[in-house]
Amino acid sequence: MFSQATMSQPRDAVRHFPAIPAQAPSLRSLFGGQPVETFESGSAVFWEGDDARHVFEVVEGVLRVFRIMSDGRRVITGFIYPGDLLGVSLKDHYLYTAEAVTRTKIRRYERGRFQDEINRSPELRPQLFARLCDEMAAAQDQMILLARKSAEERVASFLLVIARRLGAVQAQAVIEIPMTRLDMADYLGLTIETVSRTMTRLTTCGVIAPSSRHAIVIRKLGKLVMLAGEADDDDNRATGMGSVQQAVWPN
Amino acid sequence: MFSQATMSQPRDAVRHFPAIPAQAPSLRSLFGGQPVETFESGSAVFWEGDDARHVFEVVEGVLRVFRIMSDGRRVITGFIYPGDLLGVSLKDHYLYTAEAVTRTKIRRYERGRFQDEINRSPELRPQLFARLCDEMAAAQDQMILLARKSAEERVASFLLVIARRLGAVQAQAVIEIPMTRLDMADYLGLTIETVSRTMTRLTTCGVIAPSSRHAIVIRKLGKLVMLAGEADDDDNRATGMGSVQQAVWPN
DNA sequence: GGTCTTCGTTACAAACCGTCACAATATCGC
DNA sequence: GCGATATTGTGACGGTTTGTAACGAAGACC
Repeated sequence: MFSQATMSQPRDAVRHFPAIPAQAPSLRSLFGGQPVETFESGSAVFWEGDDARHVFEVVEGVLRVFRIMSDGRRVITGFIYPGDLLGVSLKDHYLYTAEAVTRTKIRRYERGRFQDEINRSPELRPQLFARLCDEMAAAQDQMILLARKSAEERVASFLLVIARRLGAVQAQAVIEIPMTRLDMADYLGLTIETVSRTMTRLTTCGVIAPSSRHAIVIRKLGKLVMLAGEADDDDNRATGMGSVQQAVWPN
Repeated sequence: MFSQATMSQPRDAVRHFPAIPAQAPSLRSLFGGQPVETFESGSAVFWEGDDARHVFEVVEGVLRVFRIMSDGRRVITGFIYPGDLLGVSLKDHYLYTAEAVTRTKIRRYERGRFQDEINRSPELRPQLFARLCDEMAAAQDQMILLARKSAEERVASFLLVIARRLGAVQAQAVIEIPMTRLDMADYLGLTIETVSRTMTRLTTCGVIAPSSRHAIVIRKLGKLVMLAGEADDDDNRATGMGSVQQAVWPN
């Protein structure tokens, strides 16, 4: 819960307050003093059902957050990128598993202390709320994707979100896709074959071009935005970032 | 955002602190002083894109919260029941439309004042966090439903969630379904015909029995839980309620 | 360098759900 | 009460996605 800022715009709260000196409290500085831990690709930071003892900040690498249905079906609810928080939950057990997609470096903070800090600090609270807000917005976007978008729209949307996440929304930029096709499928509610076929079709149409196994180039950004559906909305967000209020929950 | 406690368990935060006297601050008492407004069935409380000026508490009735894709496809992201909050967002514009399914009574609170109250009150903050947490959990359940569940599993899950929402999870209870088949379809990522056919099939199997157009009786609860998939999880939650920490974000 | 394993691609048949059509029923207004 | 309208139910058909399988490519390991 409140784990991933599930691939919204890069919205590091700090950048909204450029005038504030560096020593102002921020979520980033909160974790700054903690030691960095490394997780190898494929290893879990925690499992669904574990006691929720810590909150994490991702320093480097990418994680997948997922749940497994009783019959084995896996649903990835989000991917976590550097700067995102993980495990910010009010539940006493994690509701999902978090697993490293690539080699990942994180800092952890004991949950009780984290809550104390948030409670004490009028600067940190709005930052945390903004994170949760972005995460909720991302969850809604995902619901729209899963409820009504076609396979092609889903893949196109995914590539766009990834590109924005990397700050590389202009055409011809190389987009790293660290996750496997199976990860993408379980995130997009498709099968691995459908993902593969759709990527191939996008390549055939000249919209994207494979760069390596885990990277592509966006050749026709406009067309990709069109194929993603939700054209207006995505188009706006392609340029700038979201519209998080800055003076909200002030102080 | 943070609008709906999208049909989780009935989790009025007050009930977790039975020892605390009635005058303790609570989200409910916060809205208590506000006048009640009535919205007729089909009318909108606010529209996607409106300036987000108010936060609402639903007193009576049911609302649907939805977004419309550029080509007209509608996705309902949640239904709002009495006791739920609506419009608790950090964005300066509402990201979705909220519309009355039935005649609905609400209280509204000016956004800035609401934020001030939350910020000032160490009692209210954990309550609001708990709501957001439940909403996020509901969003994840919905992602699982949309990503991997079959039509039958979706309808069965929906009926169960509705039943829990009404506190009527035992068999033979009459479950009111105020929304139309189209609402259900747009919430479950299906078409109206599929919803209709699936309801008919559940009736034929003796799992449910129609009571009226907008109400059913659950005849075989166990079988309905099985058909909903996610058997373990749902089974647990069928009995009790969630596991929101009580002493979290204390004070 | 060679072998093994994992991952990705492609083809074909099958299933599920959506689309279209129309009938039946409920709801609302007069 | 009665008709008009909206909502719901049911069928036949078709399309998109899935499932199964085989093949090819990339990386791991010795």
